[in-house]
Amino acid sequence: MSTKRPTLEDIARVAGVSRATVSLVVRQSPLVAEHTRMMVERVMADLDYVRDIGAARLRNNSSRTVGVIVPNLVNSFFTEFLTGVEQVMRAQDRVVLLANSEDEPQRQDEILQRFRGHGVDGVILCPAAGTDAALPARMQRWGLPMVQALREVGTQQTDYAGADYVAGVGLALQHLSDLGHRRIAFLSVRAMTSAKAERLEGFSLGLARTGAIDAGIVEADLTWEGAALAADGVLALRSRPTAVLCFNDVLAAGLMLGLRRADRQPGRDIAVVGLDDLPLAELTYPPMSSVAMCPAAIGAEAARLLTTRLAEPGRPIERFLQAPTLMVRESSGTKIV
Amino acid sequence: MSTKRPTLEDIARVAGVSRATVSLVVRQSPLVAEHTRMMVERVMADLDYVRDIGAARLRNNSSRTVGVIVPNLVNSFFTEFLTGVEQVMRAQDRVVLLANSEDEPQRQDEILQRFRGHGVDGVILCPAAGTDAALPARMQRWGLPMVQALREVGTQQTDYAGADYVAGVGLALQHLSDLGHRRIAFLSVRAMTSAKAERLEGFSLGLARTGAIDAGIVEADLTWEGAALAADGVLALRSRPTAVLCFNDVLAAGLMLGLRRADRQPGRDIAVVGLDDLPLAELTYPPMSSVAMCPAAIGAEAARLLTTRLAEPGRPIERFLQAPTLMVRESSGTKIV
DNA sequence: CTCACGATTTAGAACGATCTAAAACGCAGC
DNA sequence: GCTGCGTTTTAGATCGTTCTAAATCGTGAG
Repeated sequence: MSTKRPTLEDIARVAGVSRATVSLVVRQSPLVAEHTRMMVERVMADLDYVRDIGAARLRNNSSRTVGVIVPNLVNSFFTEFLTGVEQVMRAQDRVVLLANSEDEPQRQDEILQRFRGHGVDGVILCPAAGTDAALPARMQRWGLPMVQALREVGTQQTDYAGADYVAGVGLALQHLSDLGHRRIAFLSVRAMTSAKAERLEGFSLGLARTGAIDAGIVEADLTWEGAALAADGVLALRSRPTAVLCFNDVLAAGLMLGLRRADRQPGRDIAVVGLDDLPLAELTYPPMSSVAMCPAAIGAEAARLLTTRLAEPGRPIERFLQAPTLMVRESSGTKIV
Repeated sequence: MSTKRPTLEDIARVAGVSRATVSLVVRQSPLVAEHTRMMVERVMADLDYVRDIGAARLRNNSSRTVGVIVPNLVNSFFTEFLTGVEQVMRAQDRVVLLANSEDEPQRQDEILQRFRGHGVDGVILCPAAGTDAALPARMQRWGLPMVQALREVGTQQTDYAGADYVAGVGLALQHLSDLGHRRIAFLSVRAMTSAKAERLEGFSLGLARTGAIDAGIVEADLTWEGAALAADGVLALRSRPTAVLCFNDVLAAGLMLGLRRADRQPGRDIAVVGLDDLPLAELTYPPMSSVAMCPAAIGAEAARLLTTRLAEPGRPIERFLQAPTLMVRESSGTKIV
């Protein structure tokens, strides 16, 4: 049925040159004479030649394929990140193998093996919560270059692209402090990741700097439903927080919903600030104050880090931290007098 | 640096058998004797053997790789769809090549060529707006199996998995009609796709069935900002609609925001109903009535259609339409008396 | 002891590209 | 015409797997 697609051999036969010459044309080598190149290119166009990258990789070990592993495809933070990665990779004529670890280290391991089998040139990994800190070392033994993104395991053994959450949380706390809040709670998540550690670090640093008081840390499931349920926990805090900083926008949105269900108006009765500034932040009620982290830019940078590492394996390890921007809307309310 | 990974040859040497035997073990052939199989498997485990799927594909023409092209990675409808695809593919030991056409047919063509070069077994395509209707025929000439999803070009030439938007719009109109609305507007998008055509068809069918009146069709950009801006257009309609049905939840959310900016309270002054029932529908204010389409289930079904077609190329074309479910929340308001 | 037969195993060619090393070509200088 | 040299082209090996066809093994029948 499907006529097999032409190979270098076919092109060579029709063009009356050798396979090797056609190969040189395909790879845009300067070695071929101008007129042969044009002639061969015409034949390739005529026969609708498509280079078999798998076969090429077998010989020269470059598949122009990179694997990307994210823990989640629902949170638009990760999908925007992915957009950035995909865009840069496409511009570099590379293709993205996507997989979702669902935040399970075991699944992540399976995926890595599969990627290895597919001969990816490198991996961009947002490590699942609970990932073994030895993973980067293991991948190095495999000879599989990796860039970590958004989260990190091991002690800076790989390139890394992420958001500066320490600074981001600082911005948010400064904002709340400026508005007059003294007792600030943190709505966190249960799963431990470097992303959580950074936020907690930012929280205590920020409190120290602004002189505000840690009004308690409440943990929720990483879904808006979980956060809505956690609203009661927040309201029950002995310390009676006047403001809540949330792990991310999804939790913040859920919390606001929970607060309204408990008859508190976010932004009036209690201030809420999110992190990430997802598109959804403008659609909540009231519109959410949040700290923008530009996940797409982080994804693009992660992609760039990986491709430069592939080009230059020996270069020193590099880190990229996206600077945060505070977006003030209504959920943080107005100045307390 | 990176010790090259072991090949069949290496395993064979250590295990004291031939390359061919090891290959049979890898492929779980019943031809090998139990004790050799166990012995070889131990050696493979010891040496950390990973099968090179690219090399395998070169010989047997099955890469266990499928390409997925979506027009967008921001709208969570597509990312949930993607989740469904990825899950089923992973369960079948396949890997997903992801690309984003950004709804541009030209980019989509480039991506298809790239996928072809990578030797994908098949493609799940959500065709970009403006895709040539001849694309399915062209891909058939290439011998590249494809399943269309969520949108469709050509006249039912390929398997298809999508949502039953005709019925979905019908449910929404019935709901609005039950609430007493007679003048209903439709907030649509500019880009023409089969998805839009279906909704429009459902709109006129539904109006006919319920006896409600087409209060006008307003077109917006497919972003919540676009929809917010379109709120004025909706309010300016001569027909003074009492309800607006929206192309999807993103538009509905944006519209509600725009309406509130114009001092109309969705669900009280004017009813709003979305389509898709994204997670965001519960987070808007007021919570949005919408028609659930289960994109993840559609993605899973698309994946299944593709893998069964790969297994059985000759089978008749199949279509899957996900049945919609109405989710009543507050944006559609209560009965008009 | 030989033969036939099913169960295992294997040698060697293939897949479609790239690489290496060498061949062929063109041309100027003697 | 021959030599030398730079430019193009090429033959043939190679990457890691699977396929084909044939070889080998073990065993029970004759």
